[in-house]
Amino acid sequence: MKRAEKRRHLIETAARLFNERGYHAVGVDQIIAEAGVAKTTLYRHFSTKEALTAEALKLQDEDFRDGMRAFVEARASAAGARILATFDYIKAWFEDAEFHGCPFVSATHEHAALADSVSAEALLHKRLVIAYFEELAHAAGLSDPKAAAREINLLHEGAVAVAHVLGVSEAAEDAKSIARRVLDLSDAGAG
Amino acid sequence: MKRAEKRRHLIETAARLFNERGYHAVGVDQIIAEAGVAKTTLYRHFSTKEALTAEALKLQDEDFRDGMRAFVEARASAAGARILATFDYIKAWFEDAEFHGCPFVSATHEHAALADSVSAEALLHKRLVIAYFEELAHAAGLSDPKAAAREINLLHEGAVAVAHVLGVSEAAEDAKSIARRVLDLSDAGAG
DNA sequence: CAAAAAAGATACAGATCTGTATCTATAAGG
DNA sequence: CCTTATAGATACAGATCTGTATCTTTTTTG
Repeated sequence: MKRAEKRRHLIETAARLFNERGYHAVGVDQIIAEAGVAKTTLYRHFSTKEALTAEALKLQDEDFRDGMRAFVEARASAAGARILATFDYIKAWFEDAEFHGCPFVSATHEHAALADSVSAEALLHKRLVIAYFEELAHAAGLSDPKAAAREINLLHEGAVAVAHVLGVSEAAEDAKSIARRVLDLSDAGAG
Repeated sequence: MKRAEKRRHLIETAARLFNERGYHAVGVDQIIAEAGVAKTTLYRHFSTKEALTAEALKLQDEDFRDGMRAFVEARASAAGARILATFDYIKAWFEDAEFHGCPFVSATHEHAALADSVSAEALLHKRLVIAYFEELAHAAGLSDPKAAAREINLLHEGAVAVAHVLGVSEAAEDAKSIARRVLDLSDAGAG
């Protein structure tokens, strides 16, 4: 395994453990044990645990947004339908065994006391996701794309929290149903 | 301070610290220092930190639901209007300096690995809140109170997450706006 | 006032935490 | 092949974690 691969493997392992058990509950000893590397290696790649945590969020941000964009574009061509397809994307996420709620919401809670890179990464992620929704809303010809993007995001956040705490992936369908009724997608070819 | 007061003071102190910094990030030494009691006292009242955590959630569950019910009943008499008033309640919560996201969602994340009393308390809270929404939806004469309760809850959860991560209390107004449009409250006197 | 319960103070055990230091082994690249 | 960078193994420092033990002081209650 080359250096870059080892680095990425560490980030992915850390992200998985953080999601499963929480940021403070997982120690670097557990991360290196799961990843199968020496502690020296982890600290050569990342100066602190916080730096590794921020990288883990950054990777998940990219994976989530790229994954959603690809999923949505493959499933629907009309802009209005693409908005609704984002709810199918999170439903698939909820049904994945790796789903343990939103890593960015959790990170915000566990790192609230610090003005650190972790909370910053979480905030950036949310803004980028909302920007994507605004892009979709604009393409769908909605009259107020900014407001629509905020509403879509709010529905997503609600579905994630419900799916996480109550363990019901149907929350995505509830959110989609609300989106369909509340957003005027009629002149955008959605259904 | 009598025994019962000391116990409650410990629970309230623990709850505040957990919300501010996270469950695993706060140690019992910090709790007793803030509460101004000896460690012996804490462990005479609670067998473990987990037991104290569960009690902290239980207290917050009662405070939240009692507070919401009182707020809503004072603000609106029509059942439909009461549904909308729940969003004013969480908006006031968001604007409180003590707001740090939903303690129950955070607890679910930080205690996911355990089949413990903490996650159980979080799950119970969510079910009780949804039961209250169903009660309101039924009183408002909505055709499907169960579905309406799920939708109200989803909007609440979304608003909480948005307000927490993005720091915008206006999320409550967005959620209320969606609720107004998506729920048919016309024949219930809501506005 | 006297007996009993609770709280305070303090030290401690044993585990775990992040991060560093040291030294050996391996792999990559010119 | 040989130099150099990277990784592994291991021990450690110093702090912190939960929970217990011991003993004194205060408060409550009969």
